[in-house]
Amino acid sequence: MDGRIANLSMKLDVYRAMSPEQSLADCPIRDVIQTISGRWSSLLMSALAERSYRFGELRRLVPDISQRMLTQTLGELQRDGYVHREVFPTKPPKVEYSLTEFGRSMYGALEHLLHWAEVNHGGVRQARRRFDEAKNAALT
Amino acid sequence: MDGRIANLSMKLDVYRAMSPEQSLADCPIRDVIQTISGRWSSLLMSALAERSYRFGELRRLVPDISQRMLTQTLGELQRDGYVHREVFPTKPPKVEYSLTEFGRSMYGALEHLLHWAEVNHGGVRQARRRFDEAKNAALT
DNA sequence: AGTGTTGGTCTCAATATGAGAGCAACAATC
DNA sequence: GATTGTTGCTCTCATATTGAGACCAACACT
Repeated sequence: MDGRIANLSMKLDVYRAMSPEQSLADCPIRDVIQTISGRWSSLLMSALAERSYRFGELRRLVPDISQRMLTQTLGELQRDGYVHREVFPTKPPKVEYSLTEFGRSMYGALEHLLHWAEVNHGGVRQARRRFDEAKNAALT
Repeated sequence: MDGRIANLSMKLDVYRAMSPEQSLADCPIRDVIQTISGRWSSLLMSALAERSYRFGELRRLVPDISQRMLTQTLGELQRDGYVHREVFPTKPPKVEYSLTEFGRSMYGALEHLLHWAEVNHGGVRQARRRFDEAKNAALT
């Protein structure tokens, strides 16, 4: 990976969008990023990018998510327009979740970050080890 | 923006990396993403991508972050190798934070998502409005 | 009748975050 | 020389947010 930033015209301007010289507190990007950066959001987006899933399937696919957070996160992703929820009134009920076109568009951008994480998790682990060792050494 | 996914060979495989057919609970990508997707991480990365900042400068730049979370988030970003922290032993002390090359590399991937958010925050707001209206209508 | 499956919600404990005070060591001001 | 201000933190305590698990209705299967 190279360390260059693709488009230098962005940078912090990205976060300042629409409110030049103003505080970053009410920045619209933060509002959008907040949902995406939820603890389970990228994982569920990643799953749904592969194919549609039922509620219970997602639950089994992500073993350590609580049912409560699965419901809630899917609800947020649906509200922001990334996920489509379709109820089939069978008994027992069947609810299918899938990505919308908008969601696929967003995933196209998120994917870069996930891919970077996949390639570089070794580097992160190494950095953590170094940091923790330096900290312990300082305590001597 | 088009809705296509750039590289179909990834998808969920990204999250399954290193543990095929296994649960997603101990996926290394989740470990890496967790820090990046912290509430303040992308905002601080975005600021530091522009230039180096001192602690107090970041505090003023992001008015609604608590000092506690600023310290903590910068510490996590440093531990994962994205941020360099340099202390100048002046009185009063001066601490400068900057991106490492590794951090710039990560920001190169994160940037796509931030840019998407900038371009599409209108769409998200619209989706939310529609969702909330449909919900209210259902309560009639 | 009993057991299991479905997608939820509700309650309550654990955890994470925010608001604000306190702190040591000086510099500048009055 | 006493006050005031600055720095980058850390500590405490109130408030969100999240997790663990019970409970639910409506059926199918044994």
